[in-house]
Amino acid sequence: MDTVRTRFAPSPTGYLHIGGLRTALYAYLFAKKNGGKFILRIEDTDQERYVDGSVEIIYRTLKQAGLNYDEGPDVGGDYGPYVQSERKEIYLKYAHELVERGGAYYCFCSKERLEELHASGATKYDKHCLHLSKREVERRLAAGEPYVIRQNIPESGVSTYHDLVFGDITVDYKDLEDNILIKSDGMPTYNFANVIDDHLMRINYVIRGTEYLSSTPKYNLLYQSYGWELPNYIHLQPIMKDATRKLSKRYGDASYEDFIKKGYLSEAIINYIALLGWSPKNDMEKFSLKEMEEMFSIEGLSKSASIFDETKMRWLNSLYIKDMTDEEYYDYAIKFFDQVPYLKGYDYRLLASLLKGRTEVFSDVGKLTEFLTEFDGYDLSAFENQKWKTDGKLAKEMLPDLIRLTEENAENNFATLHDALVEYAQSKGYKKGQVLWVYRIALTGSLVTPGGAIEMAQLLRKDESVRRLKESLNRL
RNA sequence: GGCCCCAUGGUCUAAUGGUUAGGACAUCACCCUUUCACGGUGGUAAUAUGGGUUCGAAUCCCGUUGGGGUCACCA
Repeated sequence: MDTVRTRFAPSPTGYLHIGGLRTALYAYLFAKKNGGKFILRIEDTDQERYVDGSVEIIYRTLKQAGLNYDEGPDVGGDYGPYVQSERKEIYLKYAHELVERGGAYYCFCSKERLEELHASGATKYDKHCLHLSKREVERRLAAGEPYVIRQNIPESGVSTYHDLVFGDITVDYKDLEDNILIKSDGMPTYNFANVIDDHLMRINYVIRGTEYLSSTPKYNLLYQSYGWELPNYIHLQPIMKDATRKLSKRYGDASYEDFIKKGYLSEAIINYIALLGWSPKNDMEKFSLKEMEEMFSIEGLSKSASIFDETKMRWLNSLYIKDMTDEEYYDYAIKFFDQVPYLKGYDYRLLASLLKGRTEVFSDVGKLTEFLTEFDGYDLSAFENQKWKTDGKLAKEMLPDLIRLTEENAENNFATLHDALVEYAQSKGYKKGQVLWVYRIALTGSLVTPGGAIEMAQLLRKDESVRRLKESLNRL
């Protein structure tokens, strides 16, 4: 069997969205699983939609995600160039050959004629120029008339091909149109370029979205006209934003880079999107790219679209964060700490150790530490706790002592403070939890904090702790 | 609208003619805990619908409904 060759062929029209990345992932995994090659090709035949810098985003994202391609514009390969705009002459040559073979024809119809045709109720091009005599075509070509080249689709008959996930797909030729293969600017359309390139680049497994499911017979016709072997097809259902809308950048849905900025780990994103439309034979849900390369199989691909669920990706991300060492967490968290202004001056190491087990997504560090900046005027009902039977009155009673104990014990060693508080509780007949609840609330003003009372005192340090306790007492 | 495709809990999915319809996220309850979280245990929750075929259907066939895709000098 020939070596498996798959490709990812995005057009540089902006950010690489999650759906595109998943297509790339599957193409990569299928190639790796089968010891094959994964190729990157840039489909930039539409200069109108070209967005500056998007090619670099594609390179960067793929590499960052670990989807290293064996051949591509920036890494080379034996079948280049890998950018379609640099292959113009190749397409022209094949297009002219196709005309000779009867698979395509020159068309001189004006935009106006096409519009009239459409307005008259025609659903597709009427093959008008197919019937031009050879002499007439040559004359108009020689006269320099603008033209396009259209594919010549049979007027009747059906075409069936086999898709590896959907099975046999049958389409009637009468439902297909004589699409333009070469535009009047000499550039090919997708309909032509993808076939020429896939063949020339020896792509034998075409992995792409289902938007091509019913137009694939047209491409097969092209392969057949040249006498080329058909590739295997694997079509993928889209990732949805909700039941009726596709996930897309147009609706402001997050791209890979946006998720990275929000504090998702690359591994978690890849892991999660792998699960959207594919499942392994066992019930595993967390796996590395390497593991996926082993487990991937087209049998696990889903025939239905799946809705993107950020909540589940958060969960997966939290798993990856828990797997980090303290050092890795610290290194990664620093830049997110830096984004939260009021965190300046706090002990990042301590913050990191406190936050590590509570971070689902790194941008959470802001929310998790809000009590550091929102202390003033907090709701005093926070002192009320049913389990510990505490309230403002009890707090008022305890606080003078708690302040004193803090002043005496919080100098360097916070373990002494803990012991002192416990001892205090015993001597006064309070429960340990009561003292610590009151202490933590008086200190932070928050029901939820990333650690217990002593840890919060340690984070705030002695002076600030005392200041806060005093203010709480004042307000009570 | 024509054509193509799809249909299991709120979400991602497993089960390819015989299972008490399994797992995960979310959710709820309880346990653990100096808060929250983590972790642990348990619960609620699904075969869109109507007909067939079969001893037996989530699974095969047909209709209906719902959804997606496509019908460009975009990919």
